[in-house]
Amino acid sequence: MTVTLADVAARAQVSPATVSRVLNGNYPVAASTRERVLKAVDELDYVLNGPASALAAATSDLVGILVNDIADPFFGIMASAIQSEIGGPGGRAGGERLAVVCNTGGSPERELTYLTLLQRQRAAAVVLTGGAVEDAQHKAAMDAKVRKLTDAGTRVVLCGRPQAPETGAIALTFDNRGGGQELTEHLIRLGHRRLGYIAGPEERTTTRHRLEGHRAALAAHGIEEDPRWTVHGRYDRRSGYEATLELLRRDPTLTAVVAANDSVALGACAALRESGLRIPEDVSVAGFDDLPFSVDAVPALTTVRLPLTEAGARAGRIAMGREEPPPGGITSVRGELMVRGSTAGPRA
Amino acid sequence: MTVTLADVAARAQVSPATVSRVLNGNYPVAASTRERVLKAVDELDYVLNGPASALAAATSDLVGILVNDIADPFFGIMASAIQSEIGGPGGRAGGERLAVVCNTGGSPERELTYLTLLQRQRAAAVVLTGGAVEDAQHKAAMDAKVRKLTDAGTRVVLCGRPQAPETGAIALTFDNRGGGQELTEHLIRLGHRRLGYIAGPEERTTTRHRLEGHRAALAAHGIEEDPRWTVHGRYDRRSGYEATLELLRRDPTLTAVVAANDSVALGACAALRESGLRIPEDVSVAGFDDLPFSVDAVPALTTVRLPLTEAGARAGRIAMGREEPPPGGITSVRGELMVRGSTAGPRA
DNA sequence: AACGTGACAGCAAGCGCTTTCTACGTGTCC
DNA sequence: GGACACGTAGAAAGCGCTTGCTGTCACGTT
Repeated sequence: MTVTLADVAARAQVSPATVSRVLNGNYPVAASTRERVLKAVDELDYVLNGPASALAAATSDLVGILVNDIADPFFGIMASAIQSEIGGPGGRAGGERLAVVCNTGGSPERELTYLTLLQRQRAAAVVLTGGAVEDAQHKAAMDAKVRKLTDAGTRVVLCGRPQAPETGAIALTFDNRGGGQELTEHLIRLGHRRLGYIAGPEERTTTRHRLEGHRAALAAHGIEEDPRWTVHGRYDRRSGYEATLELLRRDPTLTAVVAANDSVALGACAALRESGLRIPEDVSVAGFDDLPFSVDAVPALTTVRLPLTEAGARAGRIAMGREEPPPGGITSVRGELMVRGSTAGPRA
Repeated sequence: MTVTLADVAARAQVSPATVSRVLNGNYPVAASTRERVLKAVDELDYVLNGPASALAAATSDLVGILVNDIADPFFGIMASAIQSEIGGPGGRAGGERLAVVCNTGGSPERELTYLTLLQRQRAAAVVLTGGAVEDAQHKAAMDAKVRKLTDAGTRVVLCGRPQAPETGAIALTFDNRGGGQELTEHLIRLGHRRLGYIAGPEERTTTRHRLEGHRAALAAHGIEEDPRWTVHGRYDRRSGYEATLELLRRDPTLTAVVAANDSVALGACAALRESGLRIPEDVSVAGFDDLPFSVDAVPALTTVRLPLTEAGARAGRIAMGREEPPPGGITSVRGELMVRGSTAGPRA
């Protein structure tokens, strides 16, 4: 039925061992023999049996990429960059690795299960993207799992996620706190004193860090924050829309709205506009991430650009062992404030 | 070193066969025995060896999803929907399948190589999304590969891709031609007679079908098309920006620009605005796909909504054998015209 | 002329699991 | 009370590949 190594061997008049060595190319094989084998492979249309090969060799060429939401370009861009370095077919790398992206949907259980699945497949490496969930129990479970993976020789790289010390993972984190602070400081310098903040889901590190940066900026300028100015939601446009209406209801005198990310900011803009407010004349709006569509918003969105592509590529290279991990196994990547039309001084 | 089935068996005082049966749950095992085994599994922290299991059972729980560009929400949304139905951890389905998305970057070679990799892993199913490349040679190679996969028992589903007859694949195609026609007809009804068209890459089916729909609408209304009115580019914002400037250079009297998709349309809007033209007063703009950000564009984008989530979910279910394939193995999914602020009658 | 030395090729032992077939009680029925 | 079925567990034969080790030549060396 299906063609096996033995079939190829028979046709090429060599032993299975030789065929295997030709295919893996890590053992001297005479040119003439190699040719004969390759010809047989071609004629028989032979396709290696991955599982069998992985079993015998005790390694696989699978590399897992975990993302929170594959429909969100934030993750898509990182995944794309990681994958381009992982190799995969046609990638920059040599070997043919199967880079697979797994969508956790932000669910802690799924995250864990995917890790187990990857462990089960004896993945060569795993890259975890995006913020982590801040639940002590889940964090412990994750750390243990990561520890197990690294112990088993799987390289684990975190991209945009805080370090899990003692787990053997390499971390490339984003300076969300610094970015958040810089962004809010920009608004304060423009003269804003009453700033609404639309945060992401409560329990995520990314959410907390960005919010902390925002608050640090307020504190640094002696602005006392009104609890009504902060609303939590999801990282999507819809959430930004609803949260903004809520914010407006709570305090119609706000002169600026800072959003957890660009999608949320877009939703905020829509809500403001529908409420008859002009941007930035009546209310300034700021986002985070600088996704491709942000520059096309009207007015263009002031935001913090995160080097997603660069960070992803680097994470990919580290995962493949083609770049030295940062000293200490952790490094923080800074964002860059992009001042655009959606922010201006408050109405007089 | 690593814990194996045999270790668990020893600890639970049963045979390896019994452990396997407990884990797979398709054979009667006494409750007390099962419990003992499960306890041992837990204590030993046993993780099944995927490759070994796949080898012995001659099947795997891998499901591949091929996308052209993972950073593009168009694909992200579909992938997300497919994955939610595939199961994956926490998905609606029961079994734990590893749904993996592979990014071809639109490259024919990569597409083929990924298919081989998936074949090598003995994937349970494969879903191909997005348009196909219209190169006779590549098409033949793809068809042959798909044929081989289906012959080997891998279910292959095409989502948003024209049917490859005789390959055994199930096809869910988008009615790009009809959508394109409807969109352009809307513009014509508004009174436009000089319409620019920014197409996608030449050799893609999606590009061709949308363009054909556009031309059909023009023809149906007796409008003779000027060859200068069509520019080809990529499916991204940058391309839309550049193509629009080119279009304006070629014929500054155009009153409408139809874009290959929403990202392109956004780029077009930016270019028009920078050229001092108002939307829709001076020039109307229309997109395709209705991605989430399109409604937030200013003015909101008139476009054709494609039911990406529904189609993806359906493709996923079919791939899992949980839904009957459409009769004849192919069905066309219609888009819905969304008329919004970016289109209006031409200036008088 | 005998012998070390590479360069290749083959043998065979697994890798860790699944699954068919067989074996062994019990409970049941006539 | 013996035959039979039923429910459950084990033995063992692979699944298709990799790789350590063992040949076997054809040379070059002394």
